[in-house]
Amino acid sequence: MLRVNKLTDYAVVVLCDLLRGQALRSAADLSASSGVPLPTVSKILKQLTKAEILQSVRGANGGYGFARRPEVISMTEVIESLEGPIAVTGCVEDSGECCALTDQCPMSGHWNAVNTAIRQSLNDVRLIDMLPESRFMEPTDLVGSIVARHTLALQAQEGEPNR
Amino acid sequence: MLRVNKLTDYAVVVLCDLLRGQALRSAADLSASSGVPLPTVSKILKQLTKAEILQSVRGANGGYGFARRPEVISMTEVIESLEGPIAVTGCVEDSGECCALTDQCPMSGHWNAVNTAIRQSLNDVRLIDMLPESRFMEPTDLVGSIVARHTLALQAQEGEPNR
DNA sequence: CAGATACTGTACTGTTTTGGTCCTGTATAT
DNA sequence: ATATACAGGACCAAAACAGTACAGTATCTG
Repeated sequence: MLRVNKLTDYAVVVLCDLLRGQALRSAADLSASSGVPLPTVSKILKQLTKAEILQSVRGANGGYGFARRPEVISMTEVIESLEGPIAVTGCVEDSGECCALTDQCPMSGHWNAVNTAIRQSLNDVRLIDMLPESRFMEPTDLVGSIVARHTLALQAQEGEPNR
Repeated sequence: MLRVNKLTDYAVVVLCDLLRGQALRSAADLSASSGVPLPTVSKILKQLTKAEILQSVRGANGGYGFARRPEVISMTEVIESLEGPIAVTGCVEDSGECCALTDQCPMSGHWNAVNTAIRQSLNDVRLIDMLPESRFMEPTDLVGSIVARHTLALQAQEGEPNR
């Protein structure tokens, strides 16, 4: 199914919430406004901070804010920060520990074609594209076209409801 | 990590094996030549048949073969046949139920941009691209030996839960 | 027709992964 | 000094997955 896990899904919810205010927000605050339980939000925020997508301020009146301008944050980064490197199988070229015979295992290189293709396409989707009514409207209508194509694709795959 | 499950990985190994001869091969035969246990191979082949990537012939001297010319089979099809539709989250537009945060989760539909981007890129990767050589029918046993090595690699990573 | 071969469908089980929670520790503002 | 808020790690129940098993059906061979 190639799905991301729930934490990543929640992360987008929380990040979008943070995107609206862009002030320093505490985990408790974000939990309240997003509906995601505090311990879970907390876990997500910690990981996003570690990935340098967010930055944190400790102590009273502390909280989380973006470490960079949100416009430059890609979904690749968000996903990878919560799920590790995008690697469709364990057998990838630069995974030192998985496959001792890496250089003798040509199959791995070919899954990498898939990995790269996915990474590439995810680089074109930015965090702000996930915002429902994007105030950060792009100059190019890339998002619009992607969504349009999506609709066609979904119609084509009808018949097997995903979970 | 956005990974496919092991069955899909095995499926590619088995399909590549089948690509070599393109004759009718029994599940037992494919199991022997790929090293993947028979019940597992069997399970995979059944699913690929259901997805009309392969076709089956019952009875003595029966087996599996491609239902279409392998050149036109995309990785999207292979992956979706084993893992269901490519849907990064359960929260897609035509999914009957949404997440628990329905009222507070207004961007569920926007994951579809990601889904579509991934689908699109996977459509450009064909099954035959997973073969070490782009010419997919050599009389040599090249593929067989490669698959054998791949299998060894898979066994070698046992107990080491790579990502 | 009988027997052997080989796919079909489903159900079961042990293991792994994930989701979610909790606790202890550290940093900072007032 | 105290309250606030993040950091890091440990833990457990629930879900998903990998792998197996078995009864059933179709088809070939002799």
